[in-house]
Amino acid sequence: MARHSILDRLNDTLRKETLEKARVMQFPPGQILFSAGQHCHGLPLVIGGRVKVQMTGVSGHSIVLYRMEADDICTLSIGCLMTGRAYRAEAVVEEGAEALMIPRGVFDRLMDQSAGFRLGIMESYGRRLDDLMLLVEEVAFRRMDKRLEEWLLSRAARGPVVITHQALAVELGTAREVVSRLLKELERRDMVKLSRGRIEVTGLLR
Amino acid sequence: MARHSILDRLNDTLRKETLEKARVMQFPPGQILFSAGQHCHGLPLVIGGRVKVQMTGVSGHSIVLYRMEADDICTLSIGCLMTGRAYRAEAVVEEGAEALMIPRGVFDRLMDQSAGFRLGIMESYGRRLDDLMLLVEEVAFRRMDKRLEEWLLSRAARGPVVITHQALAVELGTAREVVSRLLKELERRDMVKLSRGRIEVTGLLR
DNA sequence: AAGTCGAATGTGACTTTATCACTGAAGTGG
DNA sequence: CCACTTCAGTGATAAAGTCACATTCGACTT
Repeated sequence: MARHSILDRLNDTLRKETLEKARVMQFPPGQILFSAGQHCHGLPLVIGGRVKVQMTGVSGHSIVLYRMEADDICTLSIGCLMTGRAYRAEAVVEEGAEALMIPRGVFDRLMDQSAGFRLGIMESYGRRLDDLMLLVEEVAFRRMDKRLEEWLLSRAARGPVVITHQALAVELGTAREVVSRLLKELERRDMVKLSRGRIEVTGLLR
Repeated sequence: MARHSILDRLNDTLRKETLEKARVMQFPPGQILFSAGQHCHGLPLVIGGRVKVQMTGVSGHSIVLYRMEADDICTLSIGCLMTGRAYRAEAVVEEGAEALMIPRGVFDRLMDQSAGFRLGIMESYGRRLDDLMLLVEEVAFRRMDKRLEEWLLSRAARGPVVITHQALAVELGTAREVVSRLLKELERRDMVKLSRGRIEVTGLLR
């Protein structure tokens, strides 16, 4: 069990009850937690690993909306659980994840009886809202070349970035060709070295 | 006081206490409820009217994120209140609005003691998340001409749409020139009639 | 070691959208 | 009626998206 979990905010009784009624599940990388059109079967509280949430437009293009990490509750699932609507997005495990699947009854009870849990949930919601607002601004107003450079820099700290142009296009919500061309241009300017499925950042400065 | 308010979900004691400690405020059209950089001074629960929430990028361009109507709580304010961060967006009254300004203490108490209130809050959050996800998809993948036509159709039911090209550009998150050109093209195709600050939809079909 | 095949990448041609720098037209208040 | 501000129109150019196809890489087979 992870440290600093939102579950630590529960008192012993509630925590015990929760751990009894909720299942801890392991998800290998690549596993789909849920996909668009599906209905919600329980509330995932991410304990470890990383899960990306992405959505696909009618055009068939996808974009990564945000990521969930330790201590994040899946706010999308809350919405779907409450209203009975289907998911609009898809959640894919990136780094082998561990999550606690909380049944609705237990969630309601925790919301009712633990101020700490409530606060955790509200914080999670706040982060999501913030992430999405920032994303709207990015997509609507910022230039793709700058966004690409920024994305690369944010991942380049520990060695070469292992990702295909297609996947990178989904990260940025653009087309693969656009990414390929921008990367080629960066390579011409000696800012990156490209090889199949791999980008080495050599000369990008923040 | 509006019917079907989230306040109806409170029991008499809580409602009475809330109405004592929270102020009902009136806001005329055009009034700024809060703007980017400001800090939160209480939680607006919209009772009537309409408030649009928009954000401005570093480029200086703005985009409308979503609208709040009766029974919506300002989820952005919850986030700012909880974390102490400043607002990232701006809220502008469109139709003269009435809102209940709830102090933090009262909000916490309502969340603690009323399951109905909690549900209302979660629903509000769910709507916001949904709105923003849809918006991301729109902005990232849909064509501007289609989005413009759709926007016009959604407003054209009751007579001509009174809006400037600039304001319409903010609705769609694009530049004024783009809106002007697309509208001119629609006019050439006899789908709209244009005059200063006014667009009459004549031949657009869904 | 050579051949095969699918995934990944490269690229030209063209369209759509964004940006910049203006011009002109329409209302508004003196 | 005139000055002024706000709103709208437009050409030139750059950035980004789309479509269609060519090429290359690497893993796996034989």
